Amino acid sequence: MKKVERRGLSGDAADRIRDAILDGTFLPGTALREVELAATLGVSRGAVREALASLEHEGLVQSEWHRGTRVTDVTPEVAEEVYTLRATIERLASTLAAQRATPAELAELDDVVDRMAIAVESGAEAVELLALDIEFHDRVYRAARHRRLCEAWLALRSSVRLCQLTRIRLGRAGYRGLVVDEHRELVELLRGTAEKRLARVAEEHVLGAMTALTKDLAP
Amino acid sequence: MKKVERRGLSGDAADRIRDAILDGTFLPGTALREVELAATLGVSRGAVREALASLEHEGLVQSEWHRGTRVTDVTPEVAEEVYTLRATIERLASTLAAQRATPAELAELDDVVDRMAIAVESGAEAVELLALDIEFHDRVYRAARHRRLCEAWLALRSSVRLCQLTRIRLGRAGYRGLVVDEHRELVELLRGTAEKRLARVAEEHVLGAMTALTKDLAP
DNA sequence: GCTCCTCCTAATGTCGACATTCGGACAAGT
DNA sequence: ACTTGTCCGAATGTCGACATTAGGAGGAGC
Repeated sequence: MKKVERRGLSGDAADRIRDAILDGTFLPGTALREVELAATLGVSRGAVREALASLEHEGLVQSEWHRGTRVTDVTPEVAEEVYTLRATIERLASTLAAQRATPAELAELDDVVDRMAIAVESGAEAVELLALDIEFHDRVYRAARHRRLCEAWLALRSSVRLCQLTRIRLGRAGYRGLVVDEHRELVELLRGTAEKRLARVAEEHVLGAMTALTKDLAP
Repeated sequence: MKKVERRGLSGDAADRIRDAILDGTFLPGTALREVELAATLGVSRGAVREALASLEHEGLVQSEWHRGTRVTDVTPEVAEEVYTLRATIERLASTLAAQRATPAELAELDDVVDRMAIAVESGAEAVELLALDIEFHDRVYRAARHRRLCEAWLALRSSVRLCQLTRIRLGRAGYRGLVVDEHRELVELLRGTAEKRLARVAEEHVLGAMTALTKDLAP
């Protein structure tokens, strides 16, 4: 069984605010006032403060001394930073996962890819595909058994999601065709022993997404 | 001129506590009670809370729900995690720095290495060498011009320092001889255009330090 | 002797009030 | 016209009091 996670109000608050940002309820540049959020969420300012600190750590918002916190804007620079950093850590994650993943974990990865395939065929929303994409990589990181690496991923994950959502909103959702095959290949490589190839593919898998997005973001 | 940094009490508090941990004032496993620290530092519990959250983010302490926060123990596992992750991001940092560093920044790196050489010759304390080592890498990351990468380094830096300090305390300070040459080589590679070699050397520079430490930590 | 239950204590989690800081508006001086 | 100084509103930074929780000591039941 999985451990029950005990969190405080600030954790819940962070989730709500994060969702609102990813929803598009809070557009980039929006000022997130502590008192306002505290009133809306029905918690104290302290909890909101902690939540905002978490989100800043995730790169979703930025705060300045005595000037409040605003939702981060997705510029080409941000996208490049997020994806280059992600590509780098994904390289380590996949290498470790290949060494340490149990057969059960690999099977679960297969399962996620299958669900992706079904989603693509049945013409599901892009957002659903995105969730599966994230889940896939979550599992890879978990299989790597590297606490700090997982934390690094958690710190990046929301930004990755925001970048991908931005891309979807821009209409260029053209990754439907590739997504299944790319992930399928990753699982196969994780299963095998071709370490070098895996590291390269894992890195390129991420960098490919980056170039697609930065191209879209550039005017 | 450099921007004046405006921070609150929690920033100062975090610095004090961090120093105390790196000093050895708070040994691994020590419980850090909020009220106690608040009284000692002369600030409110809120500020201490924020400070501890920062330190947790840096990996120096760990906290559990309603059970307080304790200083992280430096186990071989922790050392391995810290150094593998560091090696990975250092790879990206050095590649970027090679592309983006200005001549002035490269000259400053030379300067740091020179100071290292002087410190080694004059038989300075290991702790001083360590500070220069950290400063060197700080500058490399800054030269990479990648905000998120810098943040990832800041999150790791204290842990790196803690690991190195642990090593010094164990008596195996044998890196005096290598430290200058290794960094000298890194600067030369940053200056040149041999990207692949640079990435490899930068990674090995870190992984070498890791194997040395994990060997020491293992009983 | 073992388990389970109940209390108790010491710590963290949460809250709203007060202090500080920022940026802009407005007026005075050069 | 431009700069400089002052004030003001609104937000964050800081604080100590109160609520909640975890874990242990102690006793009752079996």
